[in-house]
Amino acid sequence: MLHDEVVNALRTALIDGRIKPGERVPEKAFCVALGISRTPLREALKVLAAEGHVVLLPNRGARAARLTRRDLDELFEVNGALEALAGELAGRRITEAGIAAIEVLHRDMAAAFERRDLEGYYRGNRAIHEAILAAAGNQTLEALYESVGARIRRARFVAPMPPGHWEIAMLEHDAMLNALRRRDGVVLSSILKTHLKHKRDEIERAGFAEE
Amino acid sequence: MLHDEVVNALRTALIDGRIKPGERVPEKAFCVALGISRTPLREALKVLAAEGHVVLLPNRGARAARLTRRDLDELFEVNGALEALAGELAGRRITEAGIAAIEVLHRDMAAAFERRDLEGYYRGNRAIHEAILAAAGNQTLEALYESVGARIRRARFVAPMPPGHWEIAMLEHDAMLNALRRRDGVVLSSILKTHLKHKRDEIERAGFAEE
DNA sequence: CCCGTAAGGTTTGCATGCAAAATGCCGCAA
DNA sequence: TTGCGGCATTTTGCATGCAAACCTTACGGG
Repeated sequence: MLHDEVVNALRTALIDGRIKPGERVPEKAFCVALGISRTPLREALKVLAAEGHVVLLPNRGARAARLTRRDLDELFEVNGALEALAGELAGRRITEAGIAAIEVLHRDMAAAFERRDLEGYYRGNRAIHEAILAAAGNQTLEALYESVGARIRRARFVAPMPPGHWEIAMLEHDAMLNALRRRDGVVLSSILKTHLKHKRDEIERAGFAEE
Repeated sequence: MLHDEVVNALRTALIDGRIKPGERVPEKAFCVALGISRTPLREALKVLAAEGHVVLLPNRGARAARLTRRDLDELFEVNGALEALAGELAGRRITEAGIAAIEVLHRDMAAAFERRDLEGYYRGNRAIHEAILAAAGNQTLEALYESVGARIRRARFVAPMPPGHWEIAMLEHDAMLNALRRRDGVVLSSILKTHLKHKRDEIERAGFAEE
């Protein structure tokens, strides 16, 4: 399946910044880079445009989408609503096995926290959030969350976490796990909202790479 | 802009049921029907696949996506979360002009209700919901809502509204308008949730065209 | 010197062509 | 009659070709 691979390759390149916001995506150059012809590349660009990762200017090709502060605000608002819904649903639907799996992820993340491994912490953090989304038992929601998350991840942040915030985030995660154990979707939902709000404040303080 | 028009033409055909769920979408036939070549059609199909309106089977072409009851449940859950967020945001952000505009739509819809014009009522209903979404001042949210709504609209329902339900829906709309006037996003949000839940129950009772 | 403009090259948008995969059809045998 | 295998046709996936739109650059007029 050549076509899917092209979409994934480009999307990954866009998300982790190998193609920078605002940068042009000339067809020919990427064709030779990927060793394909223009047809599948163009199809991939159309899909990525529908996903919001690139913008297509008629007769002027594709550019990696610029992420304004406003876009980021909007994405965080939507992300919050999706995560809140996921929390609520997960509270109702998560299985014992699901809770156990998240407990494992939680311990891994806590271990990363203990050894001040920020990279590992972020990975674990994301894994837990995705596990909660999966536990919500709604694939449409999961796909949308993934899509919104991917757009957010395109924003690169410049400042490190201020002291104390990491600890707070960990405490919030402890609270999440407790709520999950009690299957309390309402509380889980509100913790997730708070958690995201803090992340949002973080970015507000840090400023992000664009602008 | 040929490409966009093809996407829109196909999407419309899918949403209002001219292309039925599960039906194949052979490239050649649609090329001659639309008077274009296969390239732009294929690009359009990829986009529609990304939007969830068609599914692409490798080497076996495109089919109009089937909407299972489960898909519908999932879409309603997501729709509810998006609408609830919109209600909350609209309460904070709507302008006087925005409220006035919705009051006009509301009166139109009420008039359709009075003359038992179900078609007109549905149109007005949808216009109000979209106006609330617009008033939320979040274009990302608006686009997602539109996308989810489009997928829901592909489900065709078979039974008419039971007596009394229409009246209840109207009362809920009155309550929405009141909440908006008071800029009470929390209440608006919860009314929207209830309203959608009733719509959902409706469909549960009616059964939908698939299956 | 600066601005407008026109020619050249480049890039995009769509059409077409070709090979591989899939579908359907027919005959054959159990 | 029913099930199976092989061939022809259709359909899909990608590459390529061609015309139109765009960008660059260089030239001439003001």
